[in-house]
Formats: sequence, C-alpha cells, structure tokens
Amino acid sequence: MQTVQVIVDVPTMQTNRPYTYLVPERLTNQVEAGMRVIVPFGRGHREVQGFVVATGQTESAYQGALKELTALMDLTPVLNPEMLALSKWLADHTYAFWISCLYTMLPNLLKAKTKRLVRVIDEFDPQLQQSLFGEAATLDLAQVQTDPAAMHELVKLKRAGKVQIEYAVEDQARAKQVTALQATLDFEVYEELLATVPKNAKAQQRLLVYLQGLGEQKVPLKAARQQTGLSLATFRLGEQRGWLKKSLVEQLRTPMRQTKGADRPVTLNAEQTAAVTAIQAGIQAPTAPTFLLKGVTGSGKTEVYLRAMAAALANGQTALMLVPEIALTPQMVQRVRGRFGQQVAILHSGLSNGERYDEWRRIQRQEVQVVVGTRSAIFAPLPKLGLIVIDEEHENSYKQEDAPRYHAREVAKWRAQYHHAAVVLGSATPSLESYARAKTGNYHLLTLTHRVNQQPLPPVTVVDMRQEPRQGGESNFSRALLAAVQARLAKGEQSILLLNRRGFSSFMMCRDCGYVLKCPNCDISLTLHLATQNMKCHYCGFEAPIPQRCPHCASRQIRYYGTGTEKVEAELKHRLPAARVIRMDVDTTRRKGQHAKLLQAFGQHQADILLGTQMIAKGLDFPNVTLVGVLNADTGLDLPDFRAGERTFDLLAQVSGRAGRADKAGQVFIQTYNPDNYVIQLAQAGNYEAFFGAEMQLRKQAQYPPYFYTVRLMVAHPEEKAAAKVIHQLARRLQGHLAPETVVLGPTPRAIARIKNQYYYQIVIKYRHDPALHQLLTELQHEIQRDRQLHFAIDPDPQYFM
DNA sequence: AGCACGCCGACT
DNA sequence: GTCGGCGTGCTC
Repeated sequence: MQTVQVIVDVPTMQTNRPYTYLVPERLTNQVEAGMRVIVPFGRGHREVQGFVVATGQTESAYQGALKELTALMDLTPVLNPEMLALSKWLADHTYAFWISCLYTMLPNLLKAKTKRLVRVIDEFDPQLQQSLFGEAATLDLAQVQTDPAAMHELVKLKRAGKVQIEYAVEDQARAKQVTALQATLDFEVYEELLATVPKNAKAQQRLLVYLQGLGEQKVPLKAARQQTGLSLATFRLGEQRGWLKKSLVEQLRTPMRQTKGADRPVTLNAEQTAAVTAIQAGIQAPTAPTFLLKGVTGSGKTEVYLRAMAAALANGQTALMLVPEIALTPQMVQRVRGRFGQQVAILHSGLSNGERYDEWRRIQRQEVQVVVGTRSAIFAPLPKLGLIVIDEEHENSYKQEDAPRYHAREVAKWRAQYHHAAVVLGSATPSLESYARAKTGNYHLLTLTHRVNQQPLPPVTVVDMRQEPRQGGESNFSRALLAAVQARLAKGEQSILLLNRRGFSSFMMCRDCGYVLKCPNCDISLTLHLATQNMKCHYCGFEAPIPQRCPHCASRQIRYYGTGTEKVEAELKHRLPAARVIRMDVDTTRRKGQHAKLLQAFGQHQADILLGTQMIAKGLDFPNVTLVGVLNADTGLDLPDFRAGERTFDLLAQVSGRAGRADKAGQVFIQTYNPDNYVIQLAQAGNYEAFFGAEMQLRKQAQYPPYFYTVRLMVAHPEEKAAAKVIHQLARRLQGHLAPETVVLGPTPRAIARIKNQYYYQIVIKYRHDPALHQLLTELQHEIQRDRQLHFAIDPDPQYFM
C-alpha cells in the first residue's frame, strides 16, 4: 500500500518530524508531495492538518500500526519541490519547527482552522442537556472553554461516555465568487431576435447587441452593467427569455490595481550602464552571483533594478524584488507597476488575508513574472527565477524577529543558488557584513557615485548641545535649530524634525525618594502619555493613571523626565505657536493606513513641521522640505549593542541625503552631546568609507560580525530560578564542545529581565568557524524540553542583543 | 498542542 | 473506598 510522509500541524519539538500514513485506496495516485492533508493524530478521534513532504517511502522504522490519512485538502500541491526543499533548509538553519516554516512560506488562509465539537451520544439529565446545549445538536468547544462551570460538566460527561468530541479541520481558503453572464445563442439567432423585439424596447435591443458581441466569454455582471448602462431588470429579463445564462466565476481580490500611468525607462549614465551590464551577465550565467549595488540617495539605483528585472524577463525568467516596508515606499511600487504593468504581483502586510491569498495564487498559476513585496515575499513561488533584488539591504526589517528567525538575504541566496539566479543587494549605506563581503570579492561590487540630478548633498551642521544655555529649563531645541525652523516658516517652506527615540522614554520619578513608577509585570519604567493622560508599559500594554503623589513616600514632588514626541510637540506649540505640526510615532500611526495618510497630508503642505521617530526617515521625499533636524542624534549610541553605531550612522546618512530634493537647497542639523564621536563626525561628512574602516576595526577588536558570526540562546520562564537554572545548564553543556576560537558571552539576564511576567536569560556565542556548533545546538534543543512553562529559542545572527 | 494514563490528597 | 488534582509521556 502507498504511504506518505506528513508533517503535522503540532508545533512542538517532539513532533517535529515526518509521520508515515497509509494512503487509502480511493486516494491512490492522487496524493502528491506538497499537498495539504487531514490526518488522524494522537489518541481519540483528533484530526489535524498536515503537509505531505514525501510520497512512496515505505521504509519506516515505526513498529506500530500505520493510520490512513483522512482527506486531501488540495487538488494540486501548494508547495512545489523548490519550496519543500527550502522549508526543510529553513527549519534546519533557523532551529524552527518544520511546520512553522511551511506556514511562513504560504498565505495565512492556507492554515486550516480546527474545530472541536461536542456531541451527545447517550442520554443524560435533560435539564443539564438543555442548559448546556439548548436545542443544538453540537457545541463548539472553543466557545465553552471560557466558561469553567460548563467545562467542568462536559469533562464529567465525557468521562461517563455521554458525549464525544468530534474534530473538524476547516480550510479557510476561499476564492471570491461573483455572478457572471454568458451569451447562450449564436450570432445569427441574436440577429433574428433583434428584428422581432419592439422598436421602442431600447434596453432589450442594447442587451441583444451586447450579447451578440460577447462570443464565448463570461463577463462579471457588475462589469456588464457598467459597460452597457443597463439595469439589473433588463439582465433578468434576458435570463428569463434564455438569451443569456448566469453562473458563478472566481474573482481575484487584487489591491491597488490602478496604475498611475506608464513608467518610461530613463537614460542611463556610464556607471548605471556598467552595473546593468554586469547584472545581466550574472542573470545569464549558470551561477548564482551576488551583486552589491552601492549608491548614494538619488544616484539612480531604482533604474538599475528595473533594467535588470527587464533583462531577466527578456531572458524568459522571472524577477523578485524586496523592499523594507511597502507603506513607506509607495513610489517604488508605483514605478515597478508602471514599468511592468499587469505582470506584477504585490505582497505586503497591509493586504487582507483574502487579497494576499489571491496575489499568491496569481504567482502560483504563473500569471505574473514580477513580484514586489516585503520580507516574506522572498517565498513567492515564482518559477524560473532569474533575479532577486533587495533594496535597502541594510534594513533590519529583513530579519524576522520571531520563529522562524530567518534573514531574507540568506533565503534569497539559497533561492538564487537553486535557480542559478542573480542577487542584487542595493544600499547607500550597506551593512558591514555585505560591504566586507564585497571587498573580499565574495560579492561583486557595483558603485554609483553620481547623483542623477547633479544636486550636491545638503550641508550638515552638528550642534553641540553641551554649549546650549540651560536657564529656564532644558529645551529640546538648540538656538540654531530653532532659528532655522523659524526661517523656514517665514519662507513657507517645510521642516522635518526627527526624535531618535530608540532606547529612550519619558518616565515618572519622585524627587524626594527617587521612586520610579514601574510596570508590575515587566522590569521597566512606565512611559507617560499626555494624549491619553496615563502611564503605559511599552512592552505589555499595562496602563495606570498618572499618580498625583509618590506611591512610595506620598510626596507631591513627582515629575517626569526624558523626552517623548508629545513633549517635543508641546514645546513646539509653546515656542512657535503659528506652526502647524504633524506628529508621527507609534501612537499616531497605529491604525492601518494612518501612516500614509499623515505623510500625504504633509506632502500637500497641510503642516509646516513633521515631527516623528525614526519611522519618518523613510518617508522623506518632499520637494518643499528644506530643513531636517535630528533632535538627539546620540541616544542610540550608548545602547549595549554592537550595532548601535552602525544604526545611528545609517539613520543620519539617510536623513542627510534627503533634505532639499528638488531645486531648493537643503540644510541638515544634527543635535548631539557627543560632537566628537566618530559616528556623528563621519555621518556629518557623509563618509561611509571612513565609517566602514573605523567600525570594522572595532568589530575586529571586539570579535563581532563581520569577523565573527553570532548565535543567541534565549530562555524564558515565569520562575526566575527555573530560567536561571536552565541557562546555566546550557552554558555547562556548551563547555568543551566548542572550537578554541569560539567565545561564549553570558549567561546573563536580558537588559530588561522581566517582560510579561517572564524572566529572560540569554547566552551569545561568537564563532568564526565551528563546524560542530550547529549539530550541538540542534541536540541541545531536543534535550531541553522538560518543563512546559519554559520557552527556549535559538536565534542565528540576531539583530538586537538587548 | 491535546489527550490519556497514573499516582496521591479530600470528600462520600 | 472514589473523585479529581495535575505531573508525564506519546502521537504514524
């Protein structure tokens, strides 16, 4: 009998392997690898969703009786052989469950909902039955679970054999269907009918002519009504007379379909031409080269991407392009769509599940040749990939922070290898890892040094905040910056003010006893929110009213410290009452689409000042903006994170490149308490090369990437002792099994030791070459699962260490 | 995860 | 003596 290997939807370490199932007679030769199936799993009648990862392998070591799979969920595989192989690699590489990887690669709708229904199978107390079930035959267990009393009764009934639990695995994937119409008669017949319809029945005549012209095709009713202007009643009449028939057709939910006009290729300069030529050769070669396209803002990277993508298409291949965040880069999407039209699919987090599923199906059915999207779009099942572009490759949104902890860049390289495709990494400030690889010849370096519009970069002024007068309380604004903003106001030009808030918050402190208001669940101080008049925990969402007295010593001498966007906004209002300010931070952009809305309003000059956190750095493409001010450039510099300098440099470089985009000259102010810091100085000079040199020295000394690789082991437990015990066990297990050069940092409690009532500990391993490490970590992962309250994770190449 | 088995304390 | 608490182990 035919058997299949199935990965079941039970994400635990113990079940993280294929299970063998028999294929029942009726399904023989229908089941293929990559299909979703429903299988019985565990005792009782439990059924779960699973993925067939292999077929026809009978050599199972399992001694027990094999079960049959219950049903197929797909007629054709949802995963092709490439995607199956990729999922396996991903699970191995990121220490994640295989099932989690499979789901990560697919649209959410392909994850089935499991329902548990309780059914009465034997009579019991009618009164109790009435109260539990009412008139219904079954009960959804998920709904009862909130009611402990009812659950208690059901457990007793289950034990007594009065009720049983039935399992239903429900596929959520649905195609949207609309009514369509189709002509039923031949051309000549309509001709005859036209002659018989009364002369004054204009609507009927128009309908007949319309149907005559349709031929075989099915047209959605809505579209037909729009095209003809006829009423629903007329179509109904046509149906009654047998002139047309209605049916249901599938309609794809496609977002933002309208294109704002075609995008025409721009003439390339010599550097761009050289880059395109090199990439084109890479696409055609039977290898998988990676290119690093380094070019300052405005040097025409996008045009190179578009030309390279066109080259892949011309070669009969497809192209995939990743952007950090679609909401922030609408221009990029517009240009790709403008250039390639309907052959483009868009994938990003702003899509509804239905839209995402439909875009995915367009790709799956090979209706598109180009995909643009955010991180997870790297899994778009494009066949015959010729090119993968990763724009702003240094952005850390390409690394997923929860399981599976993959980096899109690494997945891109894997897929390129599979297809012999080319990878293009683009950035003005490449990650140190990528630039180092380009320097050693691992990647091919392509450089764009000229700005297309020949505009010089705006002058950058560093303001030493230590020199500012202190009288009248501390201000967020230096005299120079405030004067510059005022000057812009007078000229009717716009300013952008950026508050670098990473690792920063405003907190309440008692001046008498020094008590700081902290979250009861997490070990961090609560942040003051003026708009909602309360204190919030930014980690777990806990809220409390603003205290009037110190909860510890009852003193009234309680005040808040630090700087938040709200506080800056208040100061702006006070100092520049005439200025119209748009504030942009996590609070004002929480709602979907709010982000784009605020940027649009600013673009239409509905405000003079855009004030926000780093999120505004990416939306800085406004011709009327001639001033950019960074209020506190260095708050990020002191973080206990070896990438702090790199992130600050990126942020400042990005900001500096963006003031004065059009004909007006721009100006940049960077306020800092560390004007001598190399990051600030080199950012001011816009000298990436020098920054790279300096930072590489530090990394080499401290044995950090790109000289060393890092892996982070994390343990979380509600009991601090239990967490500490496990992390020390792990540390001991590592001893004596690592390469001599490998370094173990920790174990340490995380910077914020307690979040959501969980205690966190971590170990960071730095290594150059340690062939046994991966195997060792995989084994640790298996050994560790004992306490059910314990969370354990391994993060390869973590982006943050706090 | 979700379920059953199994071994100890507080009730009939 | 049993009911039901939750620690432990297993799922093709």
